[in-house]
Amino acid sequence: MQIPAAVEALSALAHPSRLGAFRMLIRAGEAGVPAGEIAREIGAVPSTLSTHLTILTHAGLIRSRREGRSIIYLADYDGMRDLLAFLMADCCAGRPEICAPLSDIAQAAACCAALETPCG
Amino acid sequence: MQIPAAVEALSALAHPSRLGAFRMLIRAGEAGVPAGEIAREIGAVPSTLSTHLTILTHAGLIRSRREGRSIIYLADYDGMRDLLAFLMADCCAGRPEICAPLSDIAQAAACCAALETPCG
DNA sequence: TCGATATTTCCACTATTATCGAATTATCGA
DNA sequence: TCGATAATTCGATAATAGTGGAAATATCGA
Repeated sequence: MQIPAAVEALSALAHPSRLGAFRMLIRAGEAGVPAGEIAREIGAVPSTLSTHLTILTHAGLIRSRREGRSIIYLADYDGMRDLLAFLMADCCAGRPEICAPLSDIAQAAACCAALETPCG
Repeated sequence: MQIPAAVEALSALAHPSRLGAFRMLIRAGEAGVPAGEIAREIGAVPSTLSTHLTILTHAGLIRSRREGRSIIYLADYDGMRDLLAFLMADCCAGRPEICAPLSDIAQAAACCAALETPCG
């Protein structure tokens, strides 16, 4: 991931409604959430929410599929992983000795338990 | 970290000059970088850069100390860790089965090698 | 086909953010 | 104390982003 793409992704998340929508979709998983339900939860009018969802989509953070009259949005985990990797790269690679605290994040998030090839 | 603080941090990073400055400071470590040198590297006039550094400071992502006539800026690793933890929390806690890819980030970033209490 | 539902696109308006020159503040060395 | 250097604050302007109503598009069930 390059700086422009990272800036686009960060900008997409840098809005209360969009961050809220994105977190909702992360939690929802593959099932996704229809646009209307997101709008209701977030408290946004349909047209505004649609704009927000477009921004998140262009940033590579969410995707969508049509299901009947609804359009189901889902988190794009690959896009999110790319962004996190980009943000973590300099911390860990550039200054390895300040990386330990970041590992705690992975632990706190129960990440290591899911590792196929455990650390070390 | 709450949504408003996360949005502030994300907004702070969602600008090419600010993201560039922040990454420079992450790499520079405790030594930090004087404002003027950041401006030169980023290619920004002093007043504009100063505005950017203020935004990053308010977001809790960098700090500064005066050294003679220079003001030395440094990354605030705690602030960055809080932001990353916030972004990762939903991915890992809410949907543990999609967390494995995120662990790869920690590995790719050589994080696990630095762990005092290795995963598992 | 028609009416209802779900969502997007378009458009105008408002609000926020970005930029940079000029003036100001702080520090240093002579 | 003075001139030079480093940086910030101020203020005006330019650029971008956010918002929501109205119209358009797509789908469904009758």
